[in-house]
Amino acid sequence: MSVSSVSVPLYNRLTRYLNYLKQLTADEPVNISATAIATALALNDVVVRKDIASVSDGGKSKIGYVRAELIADLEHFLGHDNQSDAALVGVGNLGKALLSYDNFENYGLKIVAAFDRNPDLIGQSVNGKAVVDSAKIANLCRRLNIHIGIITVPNAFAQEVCDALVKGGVRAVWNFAPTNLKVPENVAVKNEDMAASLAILTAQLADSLTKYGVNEEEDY
Amino acid sequence: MSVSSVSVPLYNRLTRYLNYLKQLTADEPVNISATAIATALALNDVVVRKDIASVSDGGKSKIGYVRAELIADLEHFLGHDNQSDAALVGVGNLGKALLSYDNFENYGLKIVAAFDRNPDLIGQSVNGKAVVDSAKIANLCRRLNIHIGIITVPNAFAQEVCDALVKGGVRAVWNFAPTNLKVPENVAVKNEDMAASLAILTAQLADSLTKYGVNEEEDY
DNA sequence: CTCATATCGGTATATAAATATCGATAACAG
DNA sequence: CTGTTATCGATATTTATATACCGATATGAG
Repeated sequence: MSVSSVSVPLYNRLTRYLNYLKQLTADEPVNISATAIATALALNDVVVRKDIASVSDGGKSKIGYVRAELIADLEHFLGHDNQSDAALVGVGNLGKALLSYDNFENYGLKIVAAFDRNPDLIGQSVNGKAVVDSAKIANLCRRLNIHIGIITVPNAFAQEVCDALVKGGVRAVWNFAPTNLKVPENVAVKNEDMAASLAILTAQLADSLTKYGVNEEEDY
Repeated sequence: MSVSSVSVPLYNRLTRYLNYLKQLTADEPVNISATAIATALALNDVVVRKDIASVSDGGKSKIGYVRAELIADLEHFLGHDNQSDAALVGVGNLGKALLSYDNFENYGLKIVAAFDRNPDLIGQSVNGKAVVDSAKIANLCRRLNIHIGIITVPNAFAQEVCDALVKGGVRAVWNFAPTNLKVPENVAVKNEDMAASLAILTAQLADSLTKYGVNEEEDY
């Protein structure tokens, strides 16, 4: 791993805290304790307190944290308040799904360019974003000063697409293809490994089935 | 975590080994060493050997592992050879993308049912799979003996969908909604936390930009 | 047939993460 | 104004993970 690796579970938990806090309605108390968050999310309270300590400095005894401040601190730490432009390559089903998911903007990511090499797609637009010929990746990324690339092309083309993005000045790649991308030292890669997730899930399933059995007595 | 948790990084690495091994062409040697895999994937060779030891028992000194056997063992461990049926709920963009991604079948997952509550979608079919009214989730899952559920609905509906799936006998949930699902002890949940991934990526990006600067001198 | 070398597999150490323990503080009740 | 309780934050312990080390084994060269 070239760029400094940050703890994945930590980010997962921080995101969960943020989701939980945001979902609380306005009539809830202004303050919230680490213990409350911990029990709500089925976590250890010390973990929560330690995690929060790394992003915020509020925290008063007996009271807890000010909810609004905590949300702001989490959002800041997670980069949600600092939007960056991104380019997506590969306007297949997954690509379209990501292009259509405007919610990413709440997480600090704005997809401003879409590329594909299929002539039938070039010129069309998905969710208001025009699809441009993949040949122009490097050029356009550089012109638009884009530093984040999202790869949703088939495996076989992932590396060449990645190279084009890097050539265009991209410094962080979100890779949905199950490939091992080779990048220069100053480029970060985050693999979205669906296959691994799936394997974990099915392993847990198998485990659960052997442990608890298949047929639950349910009044159904 | 109710169901026994398995090490996420381990699964990630195993998936990477498998991808790498599969991508090797037929004219490569029959055997491969842990060291070779390690260097190819930029990992420590001991990690690779240890990981492999937990899924396979081949391994001869001086030779390495038999490639075909290793692939088979990895696939077996990752459950790719043991297909399970799954139901997907929420035929939006992401849902459609997953439904259209036939490649999951290579990973041991076959989506056999799709649900949505939108009347315009019900009755239509996506990639050969008919969309059924969400009201029938529990019933149909039980009839088809489905044990895996995939949730791609908006946040607000995730919990009720999850409850319906569990009522239908689902024992493993792949959750794409950024919510904290409450499930019985015998049900496994794998959250696909895109927001967390994004946060990690942008953090790495920020890190890289401060460390290496924005403007690389490139002959472009 | 013997020696050098590549590689495996087990044991040992180092690092990082999760969990437990404890004192300090601040609100509230009496 | 004093005692009780909830909560934070710091330190310590346990656990898990990653890395390093070393002997055993099998191949191929001389």
